[in-house]
Amino acid sequence: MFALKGFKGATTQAIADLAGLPKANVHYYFKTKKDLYNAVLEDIVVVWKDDAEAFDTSPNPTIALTEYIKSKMHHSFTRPFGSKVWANEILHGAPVLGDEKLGAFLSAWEKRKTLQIKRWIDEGDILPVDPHHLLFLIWATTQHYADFEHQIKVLNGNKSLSRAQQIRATESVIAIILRGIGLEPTN
Amino acid sequence: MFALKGFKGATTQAIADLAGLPKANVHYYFKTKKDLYNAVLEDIVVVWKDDAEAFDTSPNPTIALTEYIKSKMHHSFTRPFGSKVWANEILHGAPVLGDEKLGAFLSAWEKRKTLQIKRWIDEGDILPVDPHHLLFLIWATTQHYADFEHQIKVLNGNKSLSRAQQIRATESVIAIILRGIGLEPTN
DNA sequence: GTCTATAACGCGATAGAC
DNA sequence: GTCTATCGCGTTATAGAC
Repeated sequence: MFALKGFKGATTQAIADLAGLPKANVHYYFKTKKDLYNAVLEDIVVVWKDDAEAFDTSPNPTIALTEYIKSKMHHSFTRPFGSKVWANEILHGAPVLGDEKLGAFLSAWEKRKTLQIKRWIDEGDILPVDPHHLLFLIWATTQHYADFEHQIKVLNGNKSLSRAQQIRATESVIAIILRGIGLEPTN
Repeated sequence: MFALKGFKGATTQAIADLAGLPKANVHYYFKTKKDLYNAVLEDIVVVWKDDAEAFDTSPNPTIALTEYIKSKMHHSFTRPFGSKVWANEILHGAPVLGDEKLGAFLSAWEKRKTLQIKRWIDEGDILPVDPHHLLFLIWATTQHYADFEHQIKVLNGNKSLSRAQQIRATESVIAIILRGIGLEPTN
């Protein structure tokens, strides 16, 4: 409901209906609407941390980035709601999450990734690009398939992307980004 | 206010305060809150149509894409609110704009661009990428700097990107995307 | 734990004087 | 055109029986 309607737009009544409960029971489990929303945000952050795995475990940048983009795209198609709630929260300046929590989550996590990218650059594995902007481009593009799902659907003749189209999208994104930093996509 | 708070979250009182008017006057100029919101959306669409200019007027894909990305990035930095309102509207399934208006706006406009990209591919100017996904990647990345402005700011030590950083961002994005489709960025 | 009923309040929109 | 005052409704949250 938060993904569909935003924080204010998602009424506790609608949330309760969706859960098949009387409205009062929602307030029994979560004292306030904000508490519930915070719980949803926490949930998303947990899922996203896993996607970063590939970055630290893969032997070379081609595999690392291919796998990272693949899993981000996969989550965009299978769990678009989380991405949407996150996008909505950031769009409005993280009013509920707050800057400290947002900063704590992002900084540590981003630093590890930019360092890995710098290592690849120093070793001559990829072209010298600004690591931050490479990451932003990957996040933006992969999450676009979740956040702008509706726009993509409309452009696709009002049909959600088929499984085959999802694969093609993933391959297209991987190909452009890898070539963009001087790597050749595998197969 | 719509960019900051969403449709429901932006109260007419807050809008009126921002405009320095009593609330009733807002209703004098715009009968309903929805009417005002629609006017805002119309405004954004007009701005965006101009950015597409480069696509039809440039002599080759390198210039066309460089100029297109440049103007999209420029608008993301100078007018982030429009992009945010649009993102918010799409995120929630275009409830106010409606699917017909959204489709009408997007389809005609996207078709022209994909045809141009196909022409470049057919003439061997760029690598054979799926035109739709190339466009999505460009939109997603350039608009990310507007829509996720807050996240970028937090990652930048709570400072908005300086003019120099904006230029570096634009150059980085252009370099990755052009190389991604087999073009060499100029200078 | 689950539910009905309702309190308390903020919202969009309007009435009507100026 | 501009403003104050207010209506009517939908909202979050709670009280209290079961």
